[in-house]
Amino acid sequence: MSGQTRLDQSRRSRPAHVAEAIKDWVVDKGLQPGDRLPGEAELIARFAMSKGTIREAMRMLQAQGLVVTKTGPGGGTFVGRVSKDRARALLANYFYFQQISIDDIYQVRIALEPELAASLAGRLTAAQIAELETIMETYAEPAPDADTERAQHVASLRFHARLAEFGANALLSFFIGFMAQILTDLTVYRRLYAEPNHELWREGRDHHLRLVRALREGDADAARAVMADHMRMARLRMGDQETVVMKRFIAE
Amino acid sequence: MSGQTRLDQSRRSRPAHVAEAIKDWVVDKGLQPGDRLPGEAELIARFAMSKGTIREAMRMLQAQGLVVTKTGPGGGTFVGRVSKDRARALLANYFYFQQISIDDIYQVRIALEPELAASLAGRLTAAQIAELETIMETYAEPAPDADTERAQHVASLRFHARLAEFGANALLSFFIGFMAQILTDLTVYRRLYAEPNHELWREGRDHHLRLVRALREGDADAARAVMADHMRMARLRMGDQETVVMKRFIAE
DNA sequence: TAAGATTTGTTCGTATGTATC
DNA sequence: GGATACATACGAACAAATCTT
Repeated sequence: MSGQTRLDQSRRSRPAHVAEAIKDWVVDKGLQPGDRLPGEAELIARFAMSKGTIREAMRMLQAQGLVVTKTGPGGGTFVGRVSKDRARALLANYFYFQQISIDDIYQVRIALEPELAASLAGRLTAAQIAELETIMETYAEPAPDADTERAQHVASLRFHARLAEFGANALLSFFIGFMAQILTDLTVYRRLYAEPNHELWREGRDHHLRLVRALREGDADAARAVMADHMRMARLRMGDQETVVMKRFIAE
Repeated sequence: MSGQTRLDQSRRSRPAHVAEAIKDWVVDKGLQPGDRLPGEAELIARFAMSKGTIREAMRMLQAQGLVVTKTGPGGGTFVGRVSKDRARALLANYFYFQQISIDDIYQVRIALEPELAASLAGRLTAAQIAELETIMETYAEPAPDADTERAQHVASLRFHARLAEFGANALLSFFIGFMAQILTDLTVYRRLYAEPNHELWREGRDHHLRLVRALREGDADAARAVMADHMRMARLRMGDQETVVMKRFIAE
C-alpha cells in the first residue's frame, strides 16, 4: 500500500513538506554524516511523488547544507555535516536586512573575547601557540602601505578566529568566528582603514604578543585583561569610522 | 546550442549556479524585501534553462529564507526578509553534529547577558517594562508541579529573549535569543528540571524583579551585577544535570 | 456567483552526464 | 572501452491558486 504520506495537511508546498519529512527521518534513524539516503527512485515510490518534486526537496536540503549528492554508481544523496562556512553564510543572510553597526559587533566582541582568552590560558598545545605566532609574523613589522595594512588586519582577525577554534566551546567559537568573518569581509570589500597608523599597529601587535605570553604561562587573569584592553582599543580605532552597516551576502 | 550560459565552469550544479546568480542580481539591484523577481518564464529565457532547473534554484533560495513565492495573478517570487526563526533553525542545523553542552551555552550567556542588561538600563519604555512584568507574572508564585515549573522556565527564558530584542544591537539580540531558543527546546522536549525547587524559584524570581527595577531606575551597574548573579546561579542550577549535548533539528 | 486570466505547482517521459567496474 | 547505476536536465502538458471582471 505504500503509506503515501497523506497529501499535505499543511499549506506548505510539497517539496518543503518532503524535505521536512526526510529531515525528520534522518533524525529518527540517527543517520550520521556520510550515510546514504534512499535514491531518487525509492523516494519517488515512498512519497508517491514525481521526480521533480523529490528533486526540489533535495535541493532545499542541499541549500541548508544538510545533504550532499554525488552522481554515478555508488553515488546518491548523503547526509552532510553543515560546514562552518555555510552556517556563517546562512546566518549572514539574516543580517543582510538588519541594521548592524561596527560598534554592535564590538559590543559583543568585548563581552566574549576576554572570556575566551581567560578560558584558554594554560590550555593551548605547543603547536597551537606556534600557529598563533606564525600568524603574528604577518604583522611583525609596520605596514608600508594601505594594502599591506589591510592584509595585516585580515591576518590579525584570523588570529582571533583560530584562537576561538582552539577552545572547546563550539558555540563561543562560532560566534567569535562569525564576527571575525564579517570584519574580514568589511576589510576586504571596503577600505575600512584609511591609512597605516604605526602607533595603532604597535599597540595591537603588543596586545597579541602579551596575550600569547599570558596564554602560554597559564595566567587567565592577565589574558582576560590584555584581551579586554585589545578589544577596547580596537573599538575606538573603528569608532573613527561612521557606524557602517553591514550589507552583503557572503558567498557560500 | 542556444546561447546556453557556458556550461558551468564550476563544478556546481546548475540550480546552485542559478541560485547564486539570482542572489547576486538581487544584491546588485539593491532589491528590498517585497520586491518582485522575474517570473519563471522570464528566468527560463534569461538563463536558457529548463523550468525544472529554475524551480530547483528557487527552492534553494526559498530554503534559505531569501525568497517567498505566491501563485495567481500578481503572484510570483519576491525577495523575503530572513526571519529570526528561520535563521535560528538554519544555525541550529550547524550545531546538530557539534558537541555543545549546557555549560558551553552558559559560558556565553554569562559573558553576554550582563553586558546587555547594563546597556539597557534607563532605556526601556514604560510599555517594554510592562511587558517584562507581564511575563514575570507567569512565575510570580512557586510551581506546584513539574509541568508548571517547566512552563515557568520557558517563560523566564522568554523574558531574556524579549529583553534582548529591546536592545538596539541586532547581533547581540540574535545570539541571546538563539541560546534562549536552545534552552527552551531542551526544556520542552526533555525534562531538564527534575522537580520544583522553591528555593531556586524564589532566587530566580528575585533576580528578575531586581533586574527590572535597576533597568527602570537606569542603574546600569546594578543591572549588570544582578544579571551576572542570575546567570551564575542558573549555571549552577544546570550544573546538576549531566552536560547534555544538544542534538536536534529545530523545526522551521 | 461565475468565468477568465495569470502565475506558480506538479507530473511524466525521455535524454544526457558522470563515475564506477 | 563498454556496461551499469545513479543523478542531472529538458519539455510539454496539466493542476491549483488567486486575482479581476
